[in-house]
Amino acid sequence: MDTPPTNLDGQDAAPAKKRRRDPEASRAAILEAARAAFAERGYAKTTVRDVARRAGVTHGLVLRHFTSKEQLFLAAVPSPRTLMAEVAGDTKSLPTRIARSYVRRMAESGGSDPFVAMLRAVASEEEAAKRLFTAMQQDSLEMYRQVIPGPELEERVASVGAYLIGVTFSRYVFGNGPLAEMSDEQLVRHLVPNLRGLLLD
Amino acid sequence: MDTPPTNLDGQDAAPAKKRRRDPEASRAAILEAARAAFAERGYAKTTVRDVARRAGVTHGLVLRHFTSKEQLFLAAVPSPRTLMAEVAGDTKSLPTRIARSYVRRMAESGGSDPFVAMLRAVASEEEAAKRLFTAMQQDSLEMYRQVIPGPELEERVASVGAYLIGVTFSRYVFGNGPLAEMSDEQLVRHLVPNLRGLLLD
DNA sequence: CTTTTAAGTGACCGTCTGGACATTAATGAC
DNA sequence: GTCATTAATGTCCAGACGGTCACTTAAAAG
Repeated sequence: MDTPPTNLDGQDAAPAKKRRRDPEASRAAILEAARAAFAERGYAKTTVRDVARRAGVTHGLVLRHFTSKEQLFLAAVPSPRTLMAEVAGDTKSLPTRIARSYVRRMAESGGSDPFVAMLRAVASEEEAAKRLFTAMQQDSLEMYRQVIPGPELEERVASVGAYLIGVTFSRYVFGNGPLAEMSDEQLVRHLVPNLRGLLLD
Repeated sequence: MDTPPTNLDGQDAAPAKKRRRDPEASRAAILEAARAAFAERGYAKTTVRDVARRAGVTHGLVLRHFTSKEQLFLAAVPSPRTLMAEVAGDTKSLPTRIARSYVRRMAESGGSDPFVAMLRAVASEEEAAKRLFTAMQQDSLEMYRQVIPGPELEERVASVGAYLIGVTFSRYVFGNGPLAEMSDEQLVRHLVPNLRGLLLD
């Protein structure tokens, strides 16, 4: 009895489509699949086999083209096209242009933006983290409710929360940039007017 | 020839110290080890065996006490003591109190804060992400340099970057809260004054 | 002392991972 | 046509993971 090929990988790859030879198309398909996979599930949780399945090839081919998972990631994530492509113009309308550019970029990429992909890793399937985060937001909202005047309280608190998330990221997680280099006292002096602006108009 | 026990796990656990029986001490040691490990490497990259090794016990004991890795995480990460314990007071000095409270909390926890632990997961050992992030910051700084007046340009750009990171997190990653519920147009209207405040004083 | 209880251990399991590599087959050169 | 090249496949592997469990052993109860 001869052993028939059993395909231990379980990757039947893709469709009925007759696959003709086309290395560049394969490469492109793999890259696109990798972008989507990394954006959805983050680096750690994305497997080479996931990418291969999405691209309709075997995981062997993925590694053949990109040597390793990390090199695949580096190739897939587009070089950070500057967040603001169109800052040129007068200073007065600069904030508006930044906001528009940011929103448009996020809308266009539909979640596969490398920026989002990077951040997404933390959230993927980690329900505990999600609960933690929402609880924090809720808590601080309650606390502020009787202290802060004016309308749009929720939105302002959310903005403060977002700002502090970003500061934490820069200073305590990534640990570089101006925010990371300040002393605690400097940081406080820097935060105060910004928090005032976000919270009290 | 009898097969000697080979210890396939490779966990020699801890030290020469004579370990007396003390379940509560073990529990506490495991929890502390878990806190440190999760804060340093994030959830996904922390293994039960890592925690056990740090605590000087076997991974079997860790799971005996906490049943599963997820339950260990939930037990180790302290409940989110509200980010601002001391918001009570007059509105005028509120931003100062928030800033001080935030900075103190971060300084005290020394990186093992659950907030940081949560965010850290994304960065742990993912050099690619780190490079991406710094490149983005650098890029936008260059772009702003000739457009924006005034001193402390680096710090202001960093603040804008931080703010947008946080907004992205809330809106596109976690997807809840006011920032996630706005339409794109609403978001732009909300961002503009905030960006103006952060960038142009 | 003996018996009982529970803390702690370590071998084991099924599964999955990134990676290696021999094999197969489609293509272009001659 | 034949041959060399190489894209693509699928099998294999060593290691690590979370989790289980039979067992050992220290301590408390009688």
